[in-house]
Amino acid sequence: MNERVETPGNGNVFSENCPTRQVLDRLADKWSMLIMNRLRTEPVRFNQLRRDIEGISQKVLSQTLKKLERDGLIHRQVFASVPITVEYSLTKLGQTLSQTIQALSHWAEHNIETVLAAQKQYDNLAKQREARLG
Amino acid sequence: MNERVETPGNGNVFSENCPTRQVLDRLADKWSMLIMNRLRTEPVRFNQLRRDIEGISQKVLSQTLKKLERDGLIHRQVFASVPITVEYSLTKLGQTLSQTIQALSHWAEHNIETVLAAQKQYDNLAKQREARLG
DNA sequence: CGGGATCCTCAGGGATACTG
DNA sequence: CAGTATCCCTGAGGATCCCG
Repeated sequence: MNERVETPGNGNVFSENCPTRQVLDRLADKWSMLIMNRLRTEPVRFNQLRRDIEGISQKVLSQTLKKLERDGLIHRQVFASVPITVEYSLTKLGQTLSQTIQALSHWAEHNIETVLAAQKQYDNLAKQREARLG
Repeated sequence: MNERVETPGNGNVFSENCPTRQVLDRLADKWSMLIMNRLRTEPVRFNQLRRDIEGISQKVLSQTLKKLERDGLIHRQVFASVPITVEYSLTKLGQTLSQTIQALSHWAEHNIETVLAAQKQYDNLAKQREARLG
């Protein structure tokens, strides 16, 4: 465990190589969290994922899965059936992460309306200001 | 374009307009969560943020802050000092979100070593396989 | 100090075709 | 079914200059 140096009362600084940055750099893309979230309850096969994660392309799905597997977050199991079958599931490590991702998902469900309302209000105010300036 | 009809029922499907997707689309970039996290403990000024969030450009910081403000997650307060001072802080809504982001940050700190180890192992296995075929 | 406006790049990611 | 291989393009984001 390497203790991070945090300036006492002053909030932490986000140096390029702090753990949060490293993890966020891998998770903060369009799809990783969605995939993790989809795998949370059960193993899922490739094309099932492709169908469930609406809008993802086959290439990006493949890439992202490989990345997540490399990070030790998901497990890839091949069944020598005909035709071949591949199941993706969360590892123990991935399960712990999926907890916090699920929290984010819950936050989203509970607060999306508030966010959308805030956007509308912001846009209205912006429009008014615009009109005033001509 | 391709209007997918969502199959009702089994499991949760991630349609393009589900709340999780909408929120993730706004948060899942390189900087939003880091900024939210930096603002968690105290209001911070523009250039202070720029210095603390290592590597972010002025333009992107500005863009991201505006986006977060539009979403009702952060508040922008201007002080008519000379020269001008601007403080960014979390709104109530932003505070609730920052909780779960902090959870992600904690996960990162606790598990980054495991992730890095998994990567090494994955790369080694890949290299071995490559050698066997080469 | 806190940005806005421009220009430019480079990689994320879409579309399509092919394979074991 | 579960991917790989290419081609291509858009847009996130960096660099730079400017301004109240």
